[in-house]
Order: sequence, then structure tokens, then C-alpha cells
Amino acid sequence: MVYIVQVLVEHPTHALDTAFDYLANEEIMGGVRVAIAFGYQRIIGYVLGCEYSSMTKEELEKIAGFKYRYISEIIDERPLLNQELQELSLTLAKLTLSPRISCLQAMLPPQLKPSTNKSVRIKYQKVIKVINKNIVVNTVKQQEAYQFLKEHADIPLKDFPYSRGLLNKLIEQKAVLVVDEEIYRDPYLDNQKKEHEFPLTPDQQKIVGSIISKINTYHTALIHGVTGSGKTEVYLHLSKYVIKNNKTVLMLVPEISLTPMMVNAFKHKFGKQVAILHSKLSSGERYDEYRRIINEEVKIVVGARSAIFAPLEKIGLIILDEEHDSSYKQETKPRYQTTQIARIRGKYHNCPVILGSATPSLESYSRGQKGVYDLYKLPKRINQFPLPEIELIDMAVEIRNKNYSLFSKAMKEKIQTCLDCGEQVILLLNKRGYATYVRCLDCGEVIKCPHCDVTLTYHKVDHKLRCHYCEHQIEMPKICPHCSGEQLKLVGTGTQKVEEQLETNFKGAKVIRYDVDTTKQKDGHQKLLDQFARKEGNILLGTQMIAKGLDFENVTFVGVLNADISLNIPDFRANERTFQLLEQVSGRSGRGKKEGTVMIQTYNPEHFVLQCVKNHDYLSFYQEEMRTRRLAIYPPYVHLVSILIQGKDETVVDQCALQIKAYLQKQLEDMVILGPANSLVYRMQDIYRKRIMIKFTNSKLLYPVLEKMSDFYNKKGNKVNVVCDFNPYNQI
DNA sequence: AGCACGCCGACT
DNA sequence: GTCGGCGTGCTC
Repeated sequence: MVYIVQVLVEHPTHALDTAFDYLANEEIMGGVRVAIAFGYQRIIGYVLGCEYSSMTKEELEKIAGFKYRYISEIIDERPLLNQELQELSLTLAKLTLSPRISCLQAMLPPQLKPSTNKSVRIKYQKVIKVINKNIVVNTVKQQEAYQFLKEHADIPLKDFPYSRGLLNKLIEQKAVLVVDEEIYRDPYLDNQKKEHEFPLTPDQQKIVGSIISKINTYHTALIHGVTGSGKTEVYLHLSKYVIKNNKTVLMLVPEISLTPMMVNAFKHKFGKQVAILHSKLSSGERYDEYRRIINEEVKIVVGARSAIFAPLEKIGLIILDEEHDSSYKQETKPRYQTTQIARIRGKYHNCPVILGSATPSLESYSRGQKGVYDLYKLPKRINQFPLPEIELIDMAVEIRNKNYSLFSKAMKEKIQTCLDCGEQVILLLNKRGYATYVRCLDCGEVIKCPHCDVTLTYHKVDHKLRCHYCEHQIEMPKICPHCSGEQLKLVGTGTQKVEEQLETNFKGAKVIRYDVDTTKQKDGHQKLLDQFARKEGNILLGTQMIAKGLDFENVTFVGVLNADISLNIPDFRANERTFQLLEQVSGRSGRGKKEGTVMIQTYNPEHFVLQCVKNHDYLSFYQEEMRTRRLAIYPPYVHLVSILIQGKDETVVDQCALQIKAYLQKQLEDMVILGPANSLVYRMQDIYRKRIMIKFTNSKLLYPVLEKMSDFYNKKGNKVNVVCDFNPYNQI
């Protein structure tokens, strides 16, 4: 008589993470969006399932004990996600302890999120399709046009170089047909070039051959290739093989705008068979790329983190380039690790997952060593040059020699030499944030945000102090807010200040500053990098953004102004991050026809991380850092889950945190449970935040306990909110 | 989440 | 008397 439809309502909260039953007069497929009345609201819902019932509405209501409502409107003709991805959305919800609806939102492009009812206009154009290739046509001229159409498949009507009458003749003979076809906004239209293939080196050949021999088996391969060793070529060759066998490729990169080389390499080689997915695309562009994938017009998807959910069918290969990169971890709910999702999809499609990096994460490398992953190495650069020579510069010595400037004597000279030779320089200011804070020289106070436990940072552009965590901003004060002293001093060095100093130190040098500030606008990254590539700048000065995938052959010198900042961050990954950053940025030097050099300024030249960077010695770094992790019991020896307890009332937060700790200790007797401790930024936007950390090796016991705890505390009306983060990266 | 209902204080 | 504060509970 009716269909009972299970609907997930679109509010992404734990309180509503349960299916609501509606009625419909027809069957509705799982994965279709519907409009529903929910309480007093009209909202969008997502259909989970549908079952037929022979009873009437009234009979059903008698059993259920509540009134059913009917679905108001069916929005989609077809399910948004295929079977694989629907199942994956449920797995994702379980793995991350997130509401199912927020998993769906993370998986779909913004235009298709259940909540967004905005429609994106689909554009059409008329194209000529050859429907029969073996017609004998009447005249020579017709034959000519027919031949032309056979050679130019699906040509737009407006580009047809013969007369309309001629075309009509061909249509009459049922040789061709004019149809409306969707046209897509192609974000990389002007980027297409001819394919040029490089022969593989024996090392590359070995890897390609070996992976191809297991191409139809799910397994993970880790490629440890030094910077400039040609991992890209390996990816391209494998991809070509896979699509030749009529399967598809999922290629992930950390952030598209920061790794243009990889994107371009794929676009050049495979042209229209590639779809690009990332957040900087306009909504129309992104939607079109997504539709091209759904319509199976695409063989390869290149994209950032969320592209791991691309609706590709028949996946034959999944690649994660720069696998160590922290952007593969999503830091908002659902807090998933892309590598984990890649493995789930790889298992489903029975295909290899390739992880590539010059500086693999300890987690991955240890699996490579244990044989869980196949470990491959590319130890040499393809341009035959050795890796750049690295010099560590002891800044303590500089100070002893009364050099208080940002630049050591050696670095100043080196930069000057490069400029004189017409070569380019990359400088890294290894500092998160880019501006300075303000200290009063009379009372010593630092100006802080009234809502968060952080200092306000100075922005020169508008002469304002701003908070990093909330939008709070004030005019730069003239006098100290604490003691009314007049000596306010800007402390710390940001890229803006270094830029000024470079311009005074190196007369005539053009500096391109590359940081969050200067790359904000659309295509901001590309504009600046293009400028630098055209040699319109001599020095590229940037934050860690410049460490990734850039490839400028005229760069022969890379300088790191202060290597210590990231070493001193209170995070168990600080050493690993520093090693990765320094090794990656060093790799920007000497990629062309000239050898490159690197200088790293530091106060800890003896530190093992810096010594290993100097010798390009990943293995020693790995061994030493593994020792530390083993002694301190950190990943990869254990897994971590961080539990954030937050709320407006400090005492309630405190009590709940203690309660939770006691509960967990009772339920998880033999696991190490640390905390509760104040979070790194204890107060953020007037919310107090405490953290509990669990170290575990087996998650089976853990999940049901955390689920129960999270459900209990995330009920509406509770004064605290609990967030579980598996494999946490940013402990802010 | 978003909204109503309901129970309290303080104002035309 | 009644306007509005927000604490509590419900939505198929």
C-alpha cells in the first residue's frame, strides 16, 4: 500500500543521527535526496533505504505510536552515490564517530550536499555525432564532409566547416545526428599541451614492472624516492597502463594549488581524460568536473584530500603523492585519514594503493620495513646531479661575532653571488603565522585576545592586531592597555619584515613574498609562481607553503632562516615535521642544469634532525626517531585517539573531563589514558578545552566504549561537547 | 539544528 | 496583568 522510507535529516548533529521514517507512494532509492517536513521546518533529507508495506497509514501509525508524514518531493532522479560509496559513508561514520549526514556532506561536492538546494546550471551545445560509419553517401562533397565528421568525433555544430544543407543530407541518410550535449567548464582549458614521454630509468622501470605484475591485487606500495627522482614518471606510466586496461586512476596530491607540477603533468599527458577536483575551483567548475566523473567520461581524477571520495567506477590504481603530508588528515568532522580511506577503496576494487614520498611518514616506512607494504626506492635524481650540498650555519657564532641580523654572513654572501650570476633563490622563513606580536617594554605584558589564550598578531597592511582563532581585531594601540606605557614594541619576525630587510640588503633584487597573505585571491598561487618562473623575481620568500612540489630549474640556492622554530613545537611529530620540511625545501634547489646548494641557519647545529638533513640521510633519521617513539610510546608503536572536551563553563568542562577519564579507565583497564590536560590553546572563542589522550594497539574494545561515551555527552542540553580524533595531527 | 512550550522576573 | 528571558524536549 505504501512505502516506508528511512530518511537522514540534514542537521549534522549527533542528536539527529538517526533515521526518521516517512511514507511515499512510490519506491525511492537509497542515496536520493528528498524534501521533507520535519517538525516545523521544511528541510532536505537523504534516503537511506525504502521498504514496501501492505498496511495502510493508519494501521502503521497504530503500531508505531506516532503520526507518519509523507515525503514532500523527490529531488534526484538517480542516487547521488553508488553502492560502494554509500557503504563507505557508513564505514566513515563508524571510524570517525561522526554523524552519518556529515560524512555524506564531506563526500559530496558542495553543490550536491543534502543541505544545498542551489541548482547549478547545466550548459548544453549542439554536437554532430556519427551514428553509422559505413554509409555509402551520394556525392563527392557529401563523402568529404562525412569523412571529416568521422575524423572529428562529436564536433560542435558551430565548428562544422561545411554547409548546413550538406549536413541535412547526411542526417537524411541516417549517417549522422545532431544532439544536445552537456558542455563543461574546463578549469584547465588553456593548459593542454602535447604529450612528451621520457624514457624510464632502470630504477623507475623496475618499480613500474613490479607494480604492474600485481596490478589486479589489493596491496600497498611505498615509493621512497628522493626529491627530483622522477616519481611523477612512475605514476604516469602506471596510470597509462591502467587506463589502457579500461580501468580508472585516483591520484591524490596534498593541495592542488601548491603542487601545480603534478597536476599539469597529468593534464598534459592525458588531457580531457583527467578531471581535477579541489576547493579553489568555482562551484560551477567543480560541479562540472564531478558530473564528468559520474558520466564516466573521465579516466583519471587528480585531486586533494576529498577527491578520495570521487565517484569513479572500476578503479585500477590509487596513488597518494607526498603521503607524509599532514593535509591528508581532515581536521574537521569527519576527521578521517585519507590513507585509511584509500585502503578501504583499494580493497573494494582489488587494486594497488601507492604511497609516494621523499620523506615517508614513520608509520608508512615502518610498515614498509616490516613487509606490510612493498617498499621501493628511487635513490638518485633523474638529472644525474647529486642532492644539493647542505651547510648548517650556527647562529650562536654569528651573535658572538656581533651579527644580530636575520642573515648570517655566509648566507648574505651566497645570496649576493646568486643574484650576480642571474640565478634565483628560495628563502624559507619556517614560521607559522607571518606577523608579529606586541609587547610593552614598561610592564612586559604581551597584548592578548580577550576571547582566546593567544597573543594578537600585528598586520601591517591595515595596522591592526588580529586573533588567529577568532575574528577579533583591534586598532594597533598607541599606549599599553595594562599600564598605559608608551613603549610598545613589535616582537618576532614575519615574512613581511624579512621582505623589507631583503630589499634593503640586496639593492635592486625583486622579492616575491609567498604566504597566506599574498596568495589569498583566486589563482594567487599560480600568479606568483608564474611570475617567479618568468624570472620577474630574484628571490622567492615564503613560509612552509614553498616547500612542496615546486620545480624551478633556475633556482640554485635555498636558504632556511630559522630551522629551530618547528623543532620546538610541543608535538611528538615535531622532529619528523622538521625533517620533512627541511628535506623537502632543500629539494627545490638544483633541479635544472646547474647543481644546487642549501644553507640552514640554526641554534642547534648538532641536533640529529639537522645532521640527518645535512647528510640527506633518511634512514638514520628514521632509526633515531623510531627509538624515541618506542621509548616514549608513540606512533607507530601505538595508535592515538585524542578526546577534546569543550564548553563555556570552565568548572563543568573540568568535571566532565574527570568523569570521562574515570569512565574510560574503568572500561579500558589495560590501556594508557593520559590527561585530562588543558589543550594547547586552553580557551578559544570563550570556550574552555581539555584533552584526554588514549594510547592503544587494538581498537576493537575501544570503539564501543568511545561511542557510548560520545553519545552520552553529545546529547542536546549537555553543557559540554566531546570530539574524538583518531590519529590526531594538530593538537591545538 | 531549530523551534515551541513553559515557567520565572520586571515593566507599560 | 503581560512581555520576554532561556531551560527543556521533540521532530518520523
